[in-house]
Parts: sequence; C-alpha cells; structure tokens
Amino acid sequence: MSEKFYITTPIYYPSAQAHIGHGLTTVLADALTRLKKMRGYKTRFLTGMDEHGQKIAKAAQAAGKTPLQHVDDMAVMWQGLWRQLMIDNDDFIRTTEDRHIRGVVKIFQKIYEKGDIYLSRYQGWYCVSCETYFTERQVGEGHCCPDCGKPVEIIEEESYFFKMSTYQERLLRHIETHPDFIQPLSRRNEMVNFIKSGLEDLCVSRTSFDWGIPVPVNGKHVIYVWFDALTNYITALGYGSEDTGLYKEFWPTAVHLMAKDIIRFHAVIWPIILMAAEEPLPRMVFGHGWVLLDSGKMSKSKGNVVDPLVLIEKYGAAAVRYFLLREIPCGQDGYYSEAALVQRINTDLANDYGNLISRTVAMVERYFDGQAPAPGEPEAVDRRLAELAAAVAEEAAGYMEKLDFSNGLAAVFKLIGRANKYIDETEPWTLAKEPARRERLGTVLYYLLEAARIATMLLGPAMPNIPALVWAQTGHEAADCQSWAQLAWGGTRPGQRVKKGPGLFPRIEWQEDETEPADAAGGVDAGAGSEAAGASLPLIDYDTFARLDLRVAEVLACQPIPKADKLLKLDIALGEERRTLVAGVAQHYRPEDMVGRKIVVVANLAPARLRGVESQGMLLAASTDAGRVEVITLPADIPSGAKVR
RNA sequence: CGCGGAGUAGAGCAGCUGGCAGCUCGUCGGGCUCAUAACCCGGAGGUCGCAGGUUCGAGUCCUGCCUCCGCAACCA
Repeated sequence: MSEKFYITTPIYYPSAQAHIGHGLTTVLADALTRLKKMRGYKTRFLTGMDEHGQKIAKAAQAAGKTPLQHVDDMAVMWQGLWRQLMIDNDDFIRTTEDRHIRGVVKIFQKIYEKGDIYLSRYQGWYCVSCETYFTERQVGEGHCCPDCGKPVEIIEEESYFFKMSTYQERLLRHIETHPDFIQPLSRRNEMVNFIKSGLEDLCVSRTSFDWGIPVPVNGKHVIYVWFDALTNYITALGYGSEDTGLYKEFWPTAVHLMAKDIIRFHAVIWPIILMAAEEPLPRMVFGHGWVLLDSGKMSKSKGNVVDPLVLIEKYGAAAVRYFLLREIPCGQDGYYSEAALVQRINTDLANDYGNLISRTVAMVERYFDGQAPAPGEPEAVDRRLAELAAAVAEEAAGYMEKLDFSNGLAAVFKLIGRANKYIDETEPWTLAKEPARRERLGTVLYYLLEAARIATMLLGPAMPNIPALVWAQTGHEAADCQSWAQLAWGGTRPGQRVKKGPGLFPRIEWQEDETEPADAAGGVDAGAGSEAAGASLPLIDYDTFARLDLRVAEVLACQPIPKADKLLKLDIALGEERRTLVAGVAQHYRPEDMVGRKIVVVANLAPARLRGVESQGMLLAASTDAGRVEVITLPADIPSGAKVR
C-alpha cells in the first residue's frame, strides 16, 4: 500500500479576476503533487470555486445573468486557466454542486444537533447601499462604510452562532502537539497568539441574502461562508454521501495550501469545525507569501493586476511556473516584474539548462553519430559528477517536500552548473581529435547524458511538459525516467538515439523600457481605482464632466486632526458659504501654509466622515508617483466661489 | 505603545544551534569554441541600519533607538 497524499488549494472566489497570486498557490500544489507521485505516493489534488454569497449574486445581476449561469461561466474560465498552466488536479469542486451541498448540510446539522450551533442575534454595522456588514474596526470612529463612504447603521438580525470558544484549549493543545500543523513557523506563532487572545463565537448564517445553502433547520437563513466554503475539502472526498471511499482513503492526510492572508480561517475555524463534527484534523495548513509588484501589493483597485494568461501566451506556461516557484521564497513574499521573469528565463532556463541540453546532444550527434556511447572506467571528475547528482536529488526533494521550491530548484541548478563546468574541464572537443581517447570521450558524453537526464527529471514537477521535449532529443524512454528510483545513475542506455531538436528555451530579447503588459484582459474596474497611476481611465462624455461642481475656495483656517497624521481640517469659504473639508495633505503642508490660499474644490462631492470629521468636499492637488503633492493654488485676487471649468 | 515583515557588495537575497562575510544578476579582466553571442575562470565592490551590552570571539545572543514596507487605519 503506497502512502497517501492529499493536497488542496483554496476554492477561489470568482468575483475577482485571476491573478498570478492564485497561480502561485495552484502551481505550488501541482508541483508538489507531481513530486509526490514520483516518490511513490498515491496523490489527490483538489482545487475549485467558492460560488455562493452576496457578491456573486450581485455580480450576476450586474451581468444580467442568474447566479448559476454566472458561476458556470466563471468556472469555465478558471478551469481554462488551470489547463493553460498545466495544472493536473484530480477534482474541481464547486460549492453549488449537489455533492457539496449535501455534505455541508450534514455537517451543519450534526454540529447543530450536538448543540454547538445555536440561534441568537447578530448585531453589527451595516451599510444599506452595499448590503454588507462591517466590523467596528472597519467602519472606524466615523462609522462610515469602508467601501462607499456612506454612514453605516447598527442592524440586528437573527443569526446562528458556532461555539468556537468551547474548542479553544483543545485547538491550542493540538497545535502544540503537532508542530507542523501550521507552517511556516512565523504563521504558527501568529495563530497561537491570536487564539490565546480569546476566540469568540462565530456567526455562521445570514438572512440578508439568499444565494447560498439554506440552513437545514430554518429556511429563512442561508449558511454563511465558513461552513459553506471550508467544508469543500471533505465534501469533495464524498463526506456526507453514500460513497465515502475517497474520504476514508485520503482524509487526514490533507495539506491545505493557501496565501497567508486566509490562514486564520484554515488554522482556526476549519479545525474547530472538524473537532465539533468529530472528524480528524488535516495534517498541515501552509500559508505561502504574496506575489508583490514593484508598485506594491497587487490589487484590483490599483489596476496593477498581472494576468497569468497574458504571461503564459508570451513566455509559455513552463517558464511562468518556473518563475513563480523559483523566485518567491518559501513562506515569504516575493516580487514579480516582467524584467525579473525574463531574466530568470534567460539565465536559468536558456543559458544554463537549455544550453546544457543543446551542447550535450550536439556533441553526441557529432562525435557518436547520434548514438549514446557506453561509459568506460570513470575518473575522479566523473565520479564527482555522479555523486553530486545523487546528493542534489536528495537535497532538492527535501526542500520541495517542504514546499520550498525556491531552494529546491536552486539545488537542481547546482547540478546543471556543475555539468556545464564538467564540459569545460573534460574538453570533449579535444578528446574528439585524438582517436586513442575515444573511450574517454564516450564516458564523458555518457556522463553528460546522465546529468541532463537527472536534472530534467528533477525539473519535471516544476515544468511538466519539458521532460518529454528533452527525451525526444536525448532518446530516453519516458518510462525509464519517471520514478524516484530511476534517478539512480546509469539510466541512459548505450546506443539510444540522440537527435538535436529545437532549442528548449530560446533567449528572449527584452528591453527594460518595453511597456509592462497592461491588463490586456480588460482591467475589470480600473475606473474605481483612486490612484491608478498611469493607467488611463475610460472616456466620459461631457455631461458626466458637467456634473462636477468645481469651485474656487479660500482657506480661512486650518488645523491638524488629532490622531491623524495625514489629515488636515480646513475651514473654507465658497463665496458666502462656509464649509469644513478634510484633506490628506498633512505630510506635505503645515496648517499655516494652507491658510489664505485660493484652492480648487469639488463642491458637490458627497460628504464623508474621516477620523470623525465630516468633509464637505475635496480639494484638488497634483501628486506624482514619487510622492510629491502640490495643492492647486490660484492667484489671490480670484474671488472665492468662482466656478472652475 | 494597532498587527506583521524587513534593514548584509550597484540590485535582489542566503547566512539555523555565535568562530576567517556568501549566492544570483550586473560590472571589469581573462579562457574556450561543443553549445541558444551561450559556457568556464579570475578581479573589483560590504565599518553586516545605529548605539550599548554578554563573550576569548557577534550579521549571528540581549537591551534601547532609527528607518523602510505590507495590512489596518487617516488617501474625499
């Protein structure tokens, strides 16, 4: 019986556009699964989509579709992306599927009957126009909606609650006795602190929307995201159905992989749900870092989302996968830029690896008429190469098993680098000139074929399509290069046909000033971004422009706002009218610098509260990427209240 | 005292249990010609954020401080 390995990504929420961060999680899972397969595990790899909730319902409505039509379309899109990225998942769970709904109902009901779910009242800050609850923290002291800025109100509704608090100590004990349960270590410490600060019971149902799974004992309620989404990891294995074969086979072996921002749900809520349901806990919850851009974290509102499909089309899926795995350090944040991607492709894949295959194959073809030679008695250099190959395989696998592909791949490149150097040291072209040293030449080329074979096998999990392309040139049988045991030295068969083919990774010519791929897939709501630097906004017609009431105002008084280091409070005169206005310029102007200025304000902007002060308009200022801010100031003799057009 | 991360060669990073400061890219010089103007070798370049402390000895441990970056806020 081979050992079992179950790995999951989060189920993605299709209201957002897929970006390379999603790609990273999924590629990590895929690469690890492939490695585990090589190592003889029986694997199962799950990804999927989280399709319920209010945002989906609204997005569907906006697109003029039913929610189900909408998520069907999104599912096609996401699965298409995974195919492009060579993701070989065994299953794709969608929370709208019957098999999932059955399982959710079952687990919810079980915990309810046990008494760990109870009916109470939920009270929270609610934004009517966004139809969303926010936490005390999110609405701030001014009690405004963080999305739309309008005031929120306290609303109370009936709600089901989950007794998380009951399980606090048990969870802590589990984390203590299972050091690998939460990885990496920094995340584990963070979670332990969080849990120790005290768990509150969790609100697990809503009555404010209905696109979800109804609470089994009360049709007025819909199950909220926690029980609906997290449970996918077991409903996909058949939990709650008649056929629990997969569940029995794979369940407690799970490794849940995700980006660090959602580790709390997986390291706290999910285990407690399982404890309450009396099911075993997963083996590991691993939170990897974010893919950051030079311009900061990727986010839709900044309009800087990197679309993986565009990159795949331009550079190929193998290169994109390699980049993600190699460049993002294990468990930490990493940076993406097109320049870095191109550099990685050129130096690692083209110069070192691709070129090694190319020169090796070329020499066998030239000196041995395309037939792999038989090795003679090895010399010290040869043995060292073979020993390194074995050591590298172990080292690389050790890292990769811990999801540290960055170091794992770096290890493989030690072998590739050594092989390139080996060519220089043995000088096959010199040997070829001396017929007496033909056997020596054969040995060298055999050793090179072996090093190339082993390196290629080790790169397979990261770049699944590459081995077949290499074997087509080196003449290896795919069947001889699949399992871990076949990494042992000597897998090349003398006489096998070696034939030069097209270069694996052609060098890419690229100038730094080339424009980064602007979100070609039609950057969803680029217009919403307040500081979409450089990204041009969609055209508007004159009427839209005319709706802005731009006016000249005089600053009468100005003072800092307590506990706010970016805000100044301005008292302004708009003709006869007096207004208060808050501006985020405190780091650029002293209050006394503002007094007396004639500035331009948007007079008909909806008021908003900032740090408790109501701002009745907005002043105009120029700002640069470099952080310079210059408030538009007019000559003193312009009367306040004058229109700006 | 909101939470978290980081300050080590021009850039990006390794340096775990303290013992001559390393890697990748870039740069300069050399070598080779099998190869995708690729490959190989060598050089230059660092007071390891600052200040104290522990120690025979500290990027590495302790204390304090400074700066930067995420998140969250205070971007109207």
